[in-house]
Amino acid sequence: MSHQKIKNMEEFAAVSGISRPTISKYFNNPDSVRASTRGRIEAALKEFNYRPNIYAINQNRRQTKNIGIVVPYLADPFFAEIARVLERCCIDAGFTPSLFSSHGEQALEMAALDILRSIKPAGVLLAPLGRLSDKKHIEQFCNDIPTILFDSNIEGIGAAFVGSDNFSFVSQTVEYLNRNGDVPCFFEMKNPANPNANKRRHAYLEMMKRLNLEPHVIQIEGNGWQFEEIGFQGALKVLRNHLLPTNAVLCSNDRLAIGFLSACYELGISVGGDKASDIRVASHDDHPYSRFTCPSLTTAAHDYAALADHALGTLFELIESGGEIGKRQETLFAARLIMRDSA
Amino acid sequence: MSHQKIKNMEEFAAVSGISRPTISKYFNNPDSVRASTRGRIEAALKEFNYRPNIYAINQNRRQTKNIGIVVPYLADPFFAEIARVLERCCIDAGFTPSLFSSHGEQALEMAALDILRSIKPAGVLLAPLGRLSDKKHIEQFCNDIPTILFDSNIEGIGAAFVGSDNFSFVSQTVEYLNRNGDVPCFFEMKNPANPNANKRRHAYLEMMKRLNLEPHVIQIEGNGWQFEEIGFQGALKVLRNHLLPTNAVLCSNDRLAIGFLSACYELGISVGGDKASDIRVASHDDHPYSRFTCPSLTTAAHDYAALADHALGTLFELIESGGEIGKRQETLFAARLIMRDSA
DNA sequence: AGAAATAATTTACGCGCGTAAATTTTCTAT
DNA sequence: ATAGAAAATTTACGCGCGTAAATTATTTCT
Repeated sequence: MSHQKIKNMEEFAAVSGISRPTISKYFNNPDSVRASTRGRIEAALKEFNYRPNIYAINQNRRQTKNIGIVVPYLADPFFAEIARVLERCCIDAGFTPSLFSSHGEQALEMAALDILRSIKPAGVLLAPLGRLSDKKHIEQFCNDIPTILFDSNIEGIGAAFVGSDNFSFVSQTVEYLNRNGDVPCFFEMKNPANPNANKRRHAYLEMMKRLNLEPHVIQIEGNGWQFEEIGFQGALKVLRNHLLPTNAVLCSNDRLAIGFLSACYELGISVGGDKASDIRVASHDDHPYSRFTCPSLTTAAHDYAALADHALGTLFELIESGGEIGKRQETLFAARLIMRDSA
Repeated sequence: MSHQKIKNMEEFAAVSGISRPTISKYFNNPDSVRASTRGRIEAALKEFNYRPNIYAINQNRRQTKNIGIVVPYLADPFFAEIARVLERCCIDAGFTPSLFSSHGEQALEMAALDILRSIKPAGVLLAPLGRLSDKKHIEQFCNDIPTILFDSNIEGIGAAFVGSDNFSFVSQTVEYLNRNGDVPCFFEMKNPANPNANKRRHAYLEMMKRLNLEPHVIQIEGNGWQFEEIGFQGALKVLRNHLLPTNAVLCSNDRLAIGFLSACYELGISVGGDKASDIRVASHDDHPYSRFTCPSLTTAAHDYAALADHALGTLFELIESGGEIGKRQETLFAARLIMRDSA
C-alpha cells in the first residue's frame, strides 16, 4: 500500500533508489532496463502506486500512444460492435484508444477531427460519414496525421482503406435468392448517406446482368440515420400500393430490412423462405439484431475481427514507418452468407 | 489562410502583436480580455490557425476541461443513445467528453477509470456495471475525482445518483396490462447484471400486492450482455414447456422482450393487445428498436434528455463547488408509457 | 583476472504553457 | 484635462517529464 503521496518522477526516483532518467526509460519501455533494476522499480511501484503524468509525457514526446477511432454513428450497433473490437485491439497493443462518434453530422465529424488533432495521436482510424463528409477537411487532417479509412472509402484520401467487398456481399445474397427461382428486387434509400450503398446497388445491377435477369431498384425517400424508420415508412408505401415488382426483396442493409419486416408484419404479409410465404427478404451486414427479427433475417455477414485486425495492423505499420507507407492500398473483405428464415 | 506554421504561443503572440500572457488569458476565457484585443486575437487566429498545445495546458492547470463518460456496454443502443445526448451536452457547455465502454467486463471498467484518472478530468459521469463492478475500486476513484453515478446506483458511492424511477416504470406497465384484466407475470434473468433489474422485480411484486394479484416471477438462465439471445432461449424453453402462468408477460427490459417476441414468432404464438392474440407482452426502456419489433412493443420510456440534463447539471455544480456538494442526492425520473401493438 | 561491453547515474537543458508581481499603457469618468 | 480604474505588458519562475552527453558502476566474456 501507498505510504506517502508521490508527486512526480523525481520523488519516485528518490523512494525507489533509482535515478530519474532510468525510471523514465523504464516507463517508455520496461525491457530497456536491466531485469534487476526492473524488479526494484516494480517493487517500488507496488508500494507507492505512482503513475507518470500523461500530459507531461505527451508534451515531450513527438509521438503519443493515443489512437483515435471515429465512427459516423455510434448508436448504430454495427459501428458500436466494430468500435468495440477496435478498442480492444488497441489496448492489447499498448495504445490508448479515443472513441468519437460523428452522430451523423458533418460539424461533429469535423469537431472530432479537431479534438483528435489536439491530442496528437500516433494514428487514427476513421470511418467517414461519406456523402456528408467535408472531404477537404478530412484530406487536410490525413496529411498531418497518419490515418486509415475504414468502412466507407473516400478515393485517394488517407494512407489506406479497409472495408468490405460489397460485390461479395450482394453477389451471394442475389445468388441465394435466385437459387429458388426468385427474382430479387433491390430496396434502398434514394439518397443514401453511405457510399457503400451505391456500391451495393451497382453490384446488384451487375449480378442481375450476369444472371440474365431484369433488375428492379426501389428507392425510398428519407434522410439521416434513422434507417429502420425510413425502411418502415418506405415499405408501408411500397407494399400498400403494390409497387413490389417481384416477390423477393433484397435490402441494401439490415437496418432498412428491420423496418421492412416490421411493415410486412403490420400489413399481415407473410415473409419466409418457404413457398407458402408471400415474399422473401434478405439483406446485408449481419446486424446484431438480425437474428431476432420476425422472421430471422437472411443476410451477408461482415468479418468484424478480420477487418479490425487488418485495419489496426496497417495503422501500426504506418505509425512505425513514420507515416510513409508507399502506395495507398485498398483492402476488401468478403462476406459470409447467413441463411435464416426470411429467405 | 495560414501564412506560416505557428509553433507555440510565443510565436503566435509575436505575429498577432499581443503579449503571451494576454493570449493565454484569452484562451482561458475570451471574455476576460478587452473587446478590441479579443478582436485582434481572433483576426490573427483566422489568419494563422494556431491552437494551444493541450498537453502543456493541462499540465499546468489543476483542473482540465475534460469530462469522462463511462457506460457499461456501448453496443447496447440504450447506452449508445444516452452517451450521445451526454456528449452533446458536454460540448455545448465547453467541455471535452471522453467516452469509455466497460464492454460488460470488470477489468475494462477499472481500466477505463485508470485512464480517466490519468486524464485528470474535471468530472466523471459513470454508469457502473453494477453487480460486476469492483465497488472498492470505484469508491476510491470517486474519492479522488468528482463523479456522478447514473443509470445504476451503488449506495453511498459518488457525489450523487441520477437514474430512472423503476417503480414508475413497472407500476405503469403492470397497471396497463391489468387494465384489460390480464394478470402480468414478470420475465427476467436469474442473475441480472444490472441493479435496476432487482428494483424492477421488487416494484412488480409491490404493484401486484397493491392490486391484490398473485405475482409470478419467471427467471431464466444466462449471463453477460447478450440479452436478446438470453431472452430468446429463455422464452423458447418457457413457451415450449408451457410454463407461462398467465397470458400477459412483463419483461424486465426491452432487449429481453425482443428475444421473447422472436421466440413467440418462431413458435407461431400470436402476440398482441387484442383478445384474438394468444399472449400480451410489455416491457421497459423504450429501446430504439422496440418500435420495430413484431408486433411493435408496448413499453415504458426513459426521458433521455431530462436524465442527461440533470446529470450534467449536477456535475457542473459539483465541479464549480470544488468537489463538495453536501449530501449525496439521488434523483429519479419517471417513465412515460408507450402503448403499441404487443399489449 | 582484466578488458570490453553494457547499464545506470549525474548533470543539464528544453518542451509549451500557467501564472504571479511589478510596471506601463489605455480607458473611463469627472 | 486629469485622476483613478482597468487592462495589457514585461519579467520571471515553475510544472513534470524527455532526452542528450559525460561519467561511473556493473556485467560479461575470453
